[in-house]
Amino acid sequence: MKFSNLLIPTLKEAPNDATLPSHIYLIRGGFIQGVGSGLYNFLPLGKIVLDRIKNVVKEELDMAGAQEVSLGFVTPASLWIESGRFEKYGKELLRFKDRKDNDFVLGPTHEEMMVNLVKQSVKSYKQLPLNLYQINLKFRDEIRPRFGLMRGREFLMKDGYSFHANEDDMKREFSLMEETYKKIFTRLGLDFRVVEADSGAIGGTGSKEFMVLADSGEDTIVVCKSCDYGANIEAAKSMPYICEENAPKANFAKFNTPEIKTIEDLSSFFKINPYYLVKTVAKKALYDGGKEEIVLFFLRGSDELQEIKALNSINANDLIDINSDELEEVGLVAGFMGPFNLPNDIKTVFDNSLVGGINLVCGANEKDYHYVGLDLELEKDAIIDDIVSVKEGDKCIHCGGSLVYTKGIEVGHIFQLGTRYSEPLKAEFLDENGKTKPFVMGTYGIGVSRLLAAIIEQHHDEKGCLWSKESTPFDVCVIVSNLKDEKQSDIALKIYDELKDKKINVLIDDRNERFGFKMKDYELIGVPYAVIVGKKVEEGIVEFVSRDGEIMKEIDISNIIEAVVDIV
RNA sequence: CGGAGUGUAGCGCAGUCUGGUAGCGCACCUGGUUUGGGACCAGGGGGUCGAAGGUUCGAGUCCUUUCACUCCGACCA
Repeated sequence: MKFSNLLIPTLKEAPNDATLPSHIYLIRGGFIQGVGSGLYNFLPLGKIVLDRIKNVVKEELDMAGAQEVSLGFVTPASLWIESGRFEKYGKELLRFKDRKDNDFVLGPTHEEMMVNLVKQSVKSYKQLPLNLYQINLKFRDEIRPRFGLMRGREFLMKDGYSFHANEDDMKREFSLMEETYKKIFTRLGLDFRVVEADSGAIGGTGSKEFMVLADSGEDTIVVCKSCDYGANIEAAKSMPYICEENAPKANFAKFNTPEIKTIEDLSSFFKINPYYLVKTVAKKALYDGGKEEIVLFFLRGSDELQEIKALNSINANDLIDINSDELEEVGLVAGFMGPFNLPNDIKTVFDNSLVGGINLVCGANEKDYHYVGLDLELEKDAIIDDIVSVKEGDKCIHCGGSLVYTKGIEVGHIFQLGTRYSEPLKAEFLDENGKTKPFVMGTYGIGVSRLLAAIIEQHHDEKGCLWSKESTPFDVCVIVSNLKDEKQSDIALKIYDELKDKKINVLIDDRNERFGFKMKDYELIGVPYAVIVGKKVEEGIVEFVSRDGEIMKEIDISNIIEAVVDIV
């Protein structure tokens, strides 16, 4: 391709709303163009990269036996009403009506559509297993789109769904997909980690996330320094922590603690390790059908509440903060809450670490008073669960190694769904005994357009992008230093033609611009290699350089084709 | 939705406090010079100043309403 013919509107300055390197370089390099909040156009260069990434995904999935289909983007709402997600999915689901006043949604994910497709054509266990996928647009009306392609509202996603006769076969496919995803991300040159995850709104039992390690990642993941354990903070587990200090013994008593509300204050007031304080976190829980209630979560003062875990412990849809006025209405006092003398009908949840806790200090549910010397005895029907965040330095449950935090970009997520969708949608088949059974399903997603951003987050420098081998829009760029110098442009064109003949994906910068200008654009766009045709053609020499700076050498013109073919 | 902020040329911004010819840099067009690290000279095109309403002889600037976008928190590929 000739640069002079391509629409590559590179920019010296980025729009000021771009903060991440991937966002800045994708816009400055003329890959994408913003059109609205979370909406982007792909320009020729961006489209090439996107297609290359799509191809890698497609090749690996096809190799693993999955079949590509393409489902409608506009989906009748009736399917969503049937699965019960029309209400539950919330505002992220873009709903609209057609001219006949029928409800439709723009697909944010396609479980319903795919199940519907399969139930119409698959009737027998003999047709199973089946793994269908598509690489198509999705629309999620995100509360806060940001970071360019990282969190758009409209985005390209590969979503796959597998159908099985039984749980074991679904698990086999799940592992196959895990391996396939690893191959895909490895081919794209990404440094990633597979971590255990919360399955969130999609539902189901087991789920794993593929995290590209990058400081700008929006997810916190917990990884073990000694083994390969990794988990999203929302699902991470660690060995129970044992406090080395003993708590000062005290008899159970009410203690005046004027204006001592926070864990730090209490800790210094009683000269006691926060581990022996009972922290009480009040939240309002929202359930299906608009039901809501106040829930108190009790944990060690040294721990932090993990909201997703807390949410799961009570099967709620959402947890929201509440203010002290709302607490007062039900007879609670912020800063002095505890598990005893609670007003009736307040739901409570205890963290695992409090079981058998002794010599504790907790709020007395009365202004300016705490209890000391509390030995906790929980009732049989108390809700006890893991509701706290793993902390850095906690011990790994697999090897006892030290756990640390790192940041990740979620580029893939695979779920063991079971019959979560097939049952309500009555997607059933006949097994070998002629019995009707719902399909056992798995679902597998990759954020394809997000991958563009993720690759750059991991591969860039202060000058621009550094595309990996399988994602780069071009393998090599031929740069003509001075286009007006006929010898230079002739030789450059000849090299360009010969490389094309060798099936090398080559770009020639044949614009009538100065050398420095073209180099800046080359570096910004981030093609891995360049052949620079400049003044030294007089001596029969051109330069061969790599974008990462590893290679910089002068090569005889007669050898340049071979040199490029060798390395690309 | 809560908190903070911004809307002026394709992009980056000044002008708004104190109302009086809509500006600067980059980009773009024409001509010329230049050609190894984002050149220079000369000339030129491009604006419903986010939108609506109001005050005023006169509004980018003041008032009211509204919309959009961005940043920090809960969602997710």
